[in-house]
Amino acid sequence: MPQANAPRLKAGRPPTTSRAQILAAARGLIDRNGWERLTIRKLAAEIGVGATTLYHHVQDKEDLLFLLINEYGEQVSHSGLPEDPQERVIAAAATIHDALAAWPWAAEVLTTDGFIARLGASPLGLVEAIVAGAIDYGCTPDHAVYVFRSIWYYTVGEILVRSHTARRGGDEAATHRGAFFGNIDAEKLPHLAALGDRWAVLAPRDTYVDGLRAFVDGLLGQGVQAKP
Amino acid sequence: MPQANAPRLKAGRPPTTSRAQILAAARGLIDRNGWERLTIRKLAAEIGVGATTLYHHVQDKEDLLFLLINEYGEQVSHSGLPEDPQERVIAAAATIHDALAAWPWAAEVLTTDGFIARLGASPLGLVEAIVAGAIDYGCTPDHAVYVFRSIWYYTVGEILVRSHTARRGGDEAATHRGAFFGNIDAEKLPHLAALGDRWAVLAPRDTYVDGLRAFVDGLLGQGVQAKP
DNA sequence: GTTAATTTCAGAACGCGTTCGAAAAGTCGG
DNA sequence: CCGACTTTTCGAACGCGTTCTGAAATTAAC
Repeated sequence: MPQANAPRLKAGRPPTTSRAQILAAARGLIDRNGWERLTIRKLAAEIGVGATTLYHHVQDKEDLLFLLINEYGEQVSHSGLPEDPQERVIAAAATIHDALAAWPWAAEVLTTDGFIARLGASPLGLVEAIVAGAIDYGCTPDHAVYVFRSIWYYTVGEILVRSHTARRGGDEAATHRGAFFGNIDAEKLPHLAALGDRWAVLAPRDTYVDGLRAFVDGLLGQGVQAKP
Repeated sequence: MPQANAPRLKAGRPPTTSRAQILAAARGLIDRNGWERLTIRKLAAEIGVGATTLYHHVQDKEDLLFLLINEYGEQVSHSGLPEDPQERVIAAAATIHDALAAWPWAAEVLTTDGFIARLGASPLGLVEAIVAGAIDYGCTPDHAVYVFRSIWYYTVGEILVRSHTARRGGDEAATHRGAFFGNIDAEKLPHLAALGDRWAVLAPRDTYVDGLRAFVDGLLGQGVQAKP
């Protein structure tokens, strides 16, 4: 697992495969078949190499996906955010929302293994903007972390639900309800039963932003440092 | 895949295995080894039966875990909630939080496949309470769904982070930061760099509840129906 | 009593991610 | 030129979830 730009110090068998080549081939396969269907063996076959070879250039399958998303995360712009701390937090979060919505499987990979463990591949400039906004607002560092985490859950959760719903076919609204709740006892759970297929209805982006604004508004003030 | 209490209409080879027996054995193995180490083959061996036999009593491995959690979800109490709609929503959400915190892997299974797809195994009485509270408050049905979803992300996200952090050893705080962000460029991301190991700090339950209160406060009012 | 239908059981096999150990293909010090 | 050393490659194998196919065991029908 050599560093990307490590200087060639010692010699060895010359590589026929490079990490960049692997990533490019993976991108191609994902674009064609979807990322669920990407397998290490097929990827190796695509390059024309043994499957185990890949493990010298990439740690894991997860690592492979991580690297792919990382490139995407670095491309997301984080310029032109408002000066006002609270507005900056909201705008940065909404930008993350839109970026993840544009590439839904990024959110799925980002949330594997504990929801924020893979955060390093997210658009870090925007994460920085949220934390910075919270601290400029007057939050303690610990609370700034908490503010970000809460926003992250709220944002990524919505994206995951959308991509999950999008992956299902169009007319399966009834299936949705069944998949969510199974057979609801209308006696015991009248409101859930009355909701019917509305459960599958996705909220528009504006609803997300409005909720975000209300959320941030309450959340920021909660952790402001006592001033002397 | 026969119904649990289906009347015996047609005959056939008498079963040596029952779904209840499978679930009980799975519970035992999970209690002993943790749910990550539960495999279909080991479970079948524990019962003393071929691996493929299990697939006649259970749809999937996911289905198996779903059934296990379902039993747990049904046991969680949802009585004694406050009358006031907003307070009811908050109390119900906090109860879900505590129930999931007490059995962290339940949250992990509940969030597989799109975050709310497995919602049917959650404590449905509490889900009902949240939706009912939102509607009593005056929200439209669609917004009540959105309110619940947002609370769900916020709550389960926190639980997932906790269980993920708990699974890691004690003194690996430094590892945490590395795992989260890799090598941070302190020039470009000064606030993230300054946070250092604080990222791994878990918020106390009170912080969650305070944030929840602020969240619900803003979220409920946003979707109130226009009154004639 | 025999046959048909039906249900459960299990061995073999598939593709998957991943690991192990050995072989291949170079550079380097002598 | 020649062995040490290093790095890359790859076939074989493991355990996994799952499917296929056929055998076993029972009741229902005649």
